[in-house]
Amino acid sequence: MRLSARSEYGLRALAALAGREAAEPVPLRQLAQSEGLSEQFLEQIFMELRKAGFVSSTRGAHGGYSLTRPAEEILIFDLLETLEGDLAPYECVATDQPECMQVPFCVTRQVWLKLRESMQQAIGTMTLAEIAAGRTWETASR
Amino acid sequence: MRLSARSEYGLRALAALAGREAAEPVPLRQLAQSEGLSEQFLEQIFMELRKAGFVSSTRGAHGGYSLTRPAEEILIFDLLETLEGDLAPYECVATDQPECMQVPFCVTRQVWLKLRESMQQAIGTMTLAEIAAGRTWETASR
DNA sequence: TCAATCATGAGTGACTCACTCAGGATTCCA
DNA sequence: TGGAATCCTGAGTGAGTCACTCATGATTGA
Ligand code: FES
Ligand code: FES
Repeated sequence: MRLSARSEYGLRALAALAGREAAEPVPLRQLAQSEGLSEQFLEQIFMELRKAGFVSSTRGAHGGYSLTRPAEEILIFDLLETLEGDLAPYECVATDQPECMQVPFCVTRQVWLKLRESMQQAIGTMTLAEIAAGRTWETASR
Repeated sequence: MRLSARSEYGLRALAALAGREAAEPVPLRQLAQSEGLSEQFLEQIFMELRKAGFVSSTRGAHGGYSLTRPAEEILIFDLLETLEGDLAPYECVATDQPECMQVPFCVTRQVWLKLRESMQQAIGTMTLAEIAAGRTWETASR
């Protein structure tokens, strides 16, 4: 029951990207170095993020990545769904799953559903801007 | 971000066990067959549950497993912690973890904390009796 | 033209998961 | 007293996943 390193790296790097208010695109190398991450691995991650529409890239010298929307409009929930795949604690309750045949008899489904729902609520309103600024700190730490 | 089959099998089998009100211990074979699970694998799981104090075993002919407490007093949260290990979305916020060195600068910790907290709340009051009876069905499914 | 950057795909070693296999120990009952 | 039923223990294994690395190509700006 752990999130992958992809998710951590992705969130970190995006937060760093959001931190730079510049309109200029930021090269991946800078993000990787400032966060101490593998450049090549981060590249993979940013490809996903680009395909999902969170960042755009400009090639060539002075190229790099930039956010396509202001950080205030990017939900952590959406990011994690992209980075991590469906945020479901069990296959049976994944959103892309056909209705499970065991539904009528199943005692565990209610547990998975409740877990999923609570996770969605927890990060459904958190934005990239918030975590970049660290502002939800107090409320998040109970 | 998936729970393991151990958790599913464990919950299922325990719910089945709770379903039989008999004072007699129930042999593992019956539980495994009624739920369609591998007997040997379920055995491993029940060893853990025994060591964690949720069930007790009686050996020999007419032996089997029984709950040590009424199902109403067994929290799903505790079961999942036993079956799944620490219910933390990231190592850094596992309870057995020493305080993470990056805490002061870390932008992701708040996300992990919020996720963990919400999961705990979601299943912190669910009991084995409830899921065995399927009574939380309506509330769990939104 | 060349350096900086993104783009793409294949490969890999370590690890985990969901089991199986093999055999032993304890207890009840005929 | 013997054997059947059950729990107990530990080792092994094939498939899959994870967190990367490697190699190479494409695009752009100076
Ligand atoms: S496994 Fe799908 S309903 Fe329980
Ligand atoms: S990784 Fe531990 S505080 Fe962020």
